[in-house]
Amino acid sequence: MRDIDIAEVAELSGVRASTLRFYEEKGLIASHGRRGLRRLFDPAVLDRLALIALGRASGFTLDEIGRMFAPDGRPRIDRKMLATKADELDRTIRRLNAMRDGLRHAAVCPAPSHMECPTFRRLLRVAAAGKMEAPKKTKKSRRKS
Amino acid sequence: MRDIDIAEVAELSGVRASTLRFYEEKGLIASHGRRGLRRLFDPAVLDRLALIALGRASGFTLDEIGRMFAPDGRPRIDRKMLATKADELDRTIRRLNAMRDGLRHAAVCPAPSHMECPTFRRLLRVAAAGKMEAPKKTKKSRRKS
DNA sequence: TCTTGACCTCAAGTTCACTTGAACTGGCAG
DNA sequence: CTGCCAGTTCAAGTGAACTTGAGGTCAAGA
Repeated sequence: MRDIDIAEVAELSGVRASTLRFYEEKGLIASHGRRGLRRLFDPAVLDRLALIALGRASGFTLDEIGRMFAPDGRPRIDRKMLATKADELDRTIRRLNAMRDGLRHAAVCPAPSHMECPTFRRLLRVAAAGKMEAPKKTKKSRRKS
Repeated sequence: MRDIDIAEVAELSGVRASTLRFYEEKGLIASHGRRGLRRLFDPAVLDRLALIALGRASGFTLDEIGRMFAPDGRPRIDRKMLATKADELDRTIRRLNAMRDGLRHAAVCPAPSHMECPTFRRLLRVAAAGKMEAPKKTKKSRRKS
């Protein structure tokens, strides 16, 4: 079993065929030939997809991820970039921690209205001051048509 | 100084005028009249904007935030929803923590290639398995034309 | 009074990461 | 041989949250 077709890649990776085609178009992955019309991929594409998932999960855009692969296809990951992104994640995490605590408090706060709760108002100030970025909504269960 | 105009709101809140108009169109805020063409806002709009910033920072969409205001305009925040969102944030935070640790490791990993580093490969598996959502890119410094 | 500049409206454009639709192709089961 | 069906292409659509552009208006300063 040298090459696997797009359906198998989709199955094994959990990435939709349409997404795989999209990634190929973007140059993030490459198919290795065809059986009829069907793309054939080297099983190593699975590592590649994992790498892409990692990049995405870490906040890189697809374009940035694309730039992380040398022209020859081998990942050429800049360690400094990783450290930078790790620091960025760290700040994000701190921010979200504050948010979570605030929400948690607001959820049980006995003040008649949130606007009358000092903790809530403090949270508000943090949110307003931070010019913070919303974490993208987690879209669960995007399978089936 | 009863009402403030859109420029002042923008200045005080850090939210662009175009965004304020957009929010008004969406029903998230309301202007209270006009001086000529210029919208006038009640200073309370600043609290409202802080509330919106908080919601966004916590991962709510603008539509969801809109639904948090009763028709009369007073915030009617569902405490259960807050708790749910807090839990969601918690999961996100855990995920990002793992990512950050992984990146941090990859940044200093002595393996000749990341693909040969067991820790990196483990991180890859986590990322691939998680079907995780990328945290939106933090766009810094979007001011000036 | 006239000019200016900030604001106005409305429609369309932007970015990101995909998904969907229409029309078509071709390997394989029957 | 014939259909089926899962694949293919290409263009266009989606959704979230805004931003931008064109063309218009008006309060205030010179």
